[in-house]
Amino acid sequence: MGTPEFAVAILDVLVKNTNVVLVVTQPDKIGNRGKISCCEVKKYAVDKKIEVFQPVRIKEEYQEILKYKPDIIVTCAYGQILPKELIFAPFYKTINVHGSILPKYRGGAPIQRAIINGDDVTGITIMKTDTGMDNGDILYQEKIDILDSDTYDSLASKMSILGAKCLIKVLPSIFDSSIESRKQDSSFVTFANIIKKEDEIIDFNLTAKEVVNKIRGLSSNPGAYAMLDNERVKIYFARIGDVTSNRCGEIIRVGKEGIVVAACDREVIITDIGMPNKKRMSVLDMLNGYKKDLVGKVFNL
RNA sequence: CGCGGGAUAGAGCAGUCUGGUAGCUCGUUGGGCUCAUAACCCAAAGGUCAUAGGUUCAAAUCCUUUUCCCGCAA
Repeated sequence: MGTPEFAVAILDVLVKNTNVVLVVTQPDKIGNRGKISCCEVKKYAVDKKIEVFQPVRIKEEYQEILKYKPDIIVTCAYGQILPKELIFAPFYKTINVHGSILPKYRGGAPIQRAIINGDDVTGITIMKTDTGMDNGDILYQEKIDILDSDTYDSLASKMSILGAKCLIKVLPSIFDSSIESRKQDSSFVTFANIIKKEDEIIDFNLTAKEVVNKIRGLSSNPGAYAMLDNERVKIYFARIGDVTSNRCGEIIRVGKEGIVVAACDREVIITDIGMPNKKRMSVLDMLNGYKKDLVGKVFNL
């Protein structure tokens, strides 16, 4: 059971190593700009001709899943809380693949929060699913470094592969019951709340490091943004400059290196941008067609 | 049929209102200058103006069709 791109590699490894009888995922989104969009996991499942079930409310429709008599349920970023009648029904119960070193970053956006908070390491946890939010016993963990060049996209894709590797390592010992689990240390629990609209705006009154981390953690979807001339400009990638500056939000200069904006301590150099109604492009490309002078303008909240 | 923006050279854009030779900035290629260069100078290549139809002597431009892309709202 899973939904986004992150879960596809996990599903892929299951399909290749086990007998996947049913894929459960979130319902298709309807009416999005007149189109029906379905999630990455469903696309994969349809491509592999595996049965797909998309309950609107899993709490009410879980019995449909039990008809398939699963030996084990594996979840990964599914997006709904599972009822205990479902979690504990399979012989090997239910396990979850989570994108952090639990008990740190329980919740829906662990990868984004790790980057935004400036962590230099995160990882994958394979755990028993329990009735609470990511609070089950830990079966296996593996760490991964967060590089300065990582964005949410690049880190999620690496972690997705790592998650699949971890899962394959753990499955045999679950099936022969040799695996040991340990409880999460409740004194170290933190939460990674899902990204809300107000989390996406960039505050240039913070330090350059904080600004850049937010940009990286949200790139490329949904993307961090700042307001310029009352319009929403998305910023997909930026790096910390060497020069000290405290003119929070002001555009200092513009050139081949990028758009240079001041934070509260240093400059931030923007290199990938999305202008209003435009798609993502490099600043170099954007400046080629942009006629107005940007220097001196200020990004505000 | 949720609201709005868009499709013009490899990239980013102007031109559309007011129909009349296809433009700009970059990139690419060739040449020049230089101890040298990502710098500067010169030149060249590269577009069926998204699709289909209509109006017109003449359509990137005006009218209608279809497709695709993007932002917002959900």
